[in-house]
Amino acid sequence: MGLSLPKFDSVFSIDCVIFGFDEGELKILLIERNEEPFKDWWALPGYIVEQDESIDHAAERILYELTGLRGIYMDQFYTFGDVNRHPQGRVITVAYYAMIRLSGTKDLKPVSNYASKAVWIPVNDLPKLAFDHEKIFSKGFDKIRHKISYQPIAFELLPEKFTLTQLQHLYEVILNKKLDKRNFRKKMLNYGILKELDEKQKGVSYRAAKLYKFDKRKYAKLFQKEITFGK
Amino acid sequence: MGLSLPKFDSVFSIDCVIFGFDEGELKILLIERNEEPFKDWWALPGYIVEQDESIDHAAERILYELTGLRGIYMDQFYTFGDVNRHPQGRVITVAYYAMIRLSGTKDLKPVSNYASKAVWIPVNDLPKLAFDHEKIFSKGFDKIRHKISYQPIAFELLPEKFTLTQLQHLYEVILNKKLDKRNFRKKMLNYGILKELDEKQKGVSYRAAKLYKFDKRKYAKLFQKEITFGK
DNA sequence: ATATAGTGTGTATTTTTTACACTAAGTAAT
DNA sequence: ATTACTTAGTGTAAAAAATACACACTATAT
Repeated sequence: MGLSLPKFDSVFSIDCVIFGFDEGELKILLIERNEEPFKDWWALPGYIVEQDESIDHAAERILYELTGLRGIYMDQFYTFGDVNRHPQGRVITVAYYAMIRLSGTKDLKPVSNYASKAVWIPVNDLPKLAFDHEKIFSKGFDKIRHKISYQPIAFELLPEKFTLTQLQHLYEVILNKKLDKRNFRKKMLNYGILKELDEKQKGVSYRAAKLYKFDKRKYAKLFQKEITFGK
Repeated sequence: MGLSLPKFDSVFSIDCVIFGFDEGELKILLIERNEEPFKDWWALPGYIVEQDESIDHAAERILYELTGLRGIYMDQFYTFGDVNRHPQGRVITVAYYAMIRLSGTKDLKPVSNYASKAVWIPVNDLPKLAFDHEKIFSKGFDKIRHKISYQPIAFELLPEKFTLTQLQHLYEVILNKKLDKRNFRKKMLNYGILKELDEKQKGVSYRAAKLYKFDKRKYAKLFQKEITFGK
């Protein structure tokens, strides 16, 4: 594979691990590659950084070009720099992650033709991926798992209005662990970053649950406390 | 500055933030640059990654060449990729950090001549640094401050045998906060990762304190618990 | 009316965190 | 040897946080 491809020297690239939560499942965004090497393989959305753009900007642009998703704010989490990660030359890739709510965003359409399609795939059901993308995904997953345990970032994945049960399920999926309902609720409500709404869930064939909203202002305060080591 | 210097396209580099603890002060390792741009400025040890070496390997090699320190294990913490961070061209740098004990290692001697010298400088007394190295240092400092609050990594900075008071001082310096002696001791000893020795401190002009050693095996166990979110 | 499926709630126990001050031990000077 | 000095070393009570645990309620569907 790739033997007849042109060689190049050193390239920076970006790869994105974009998490979404849908139908009780944690998913990530994958593209089907439309270019050698690994043509027709599944891969993380990723491409080469231009000469004159910052890597943060490149991340946003590349995600847009490959998936049609615009203005997604991502955080960098690790840089992969093994010598032979790309068959055509030296590619060091900076990996970014984001957690987004994928309610209205069913319309994934690659804008460039490096990708033939972009889809959401459950993390528990991933296909084989191009390059070292499995390693990248796995480190990204570790990252959010770690992060969620000291910052309540899970809201970014939920719709604007959500039930406590949905929130709990999300934690359970990310932490891969059952949580106790009463303790979970007590803890979450105690943080004081949830606003109870007057609305209820609709369209369920059982007792409808209360809806909650995430209170950004209070969250910002809590967030500052992140690092704690008492007196 | 740098106007008459050659231009290049894209380069990967490594920069290292190496922490040490000495005489009650937290220090980092700086070099004096012996090359344009920023010749004669203070800078973090850093240089260009070779075509055929992994970035982890590059980090180790570069640190050795610039400071004479060998086989220091470092962790990557962030990649800086703004367009204009280097006057001569596009340089994306992967920043690494390490915490080391600097007892016997007073003999810093650059091996390459990119650096004219390498010295330990207290973090509270840093000079102006080349490039965006102040930003890099500051992010590295944030990193260890965060890390120390969930992993007892402070031992790496102390001599093999240390007193509890020394350990506490180190925490205080990193967290920039006074800690309560009794509570600190209780907590540390409860972790069960310290081994009390039969020795005492020597050469002090007051009551000598007991010496402790760090128990690597027990530490490894504790470390696994890192992520916690109860039932 | 009844079955079903998920919602919503309280308390007792244990563990962890916090606040707080004095005596003990060794050294140095006289 | 006495004294002054400096740091080591220790315990307890109170508050806060984490854990374990089970049943009645409510909306819908039939």
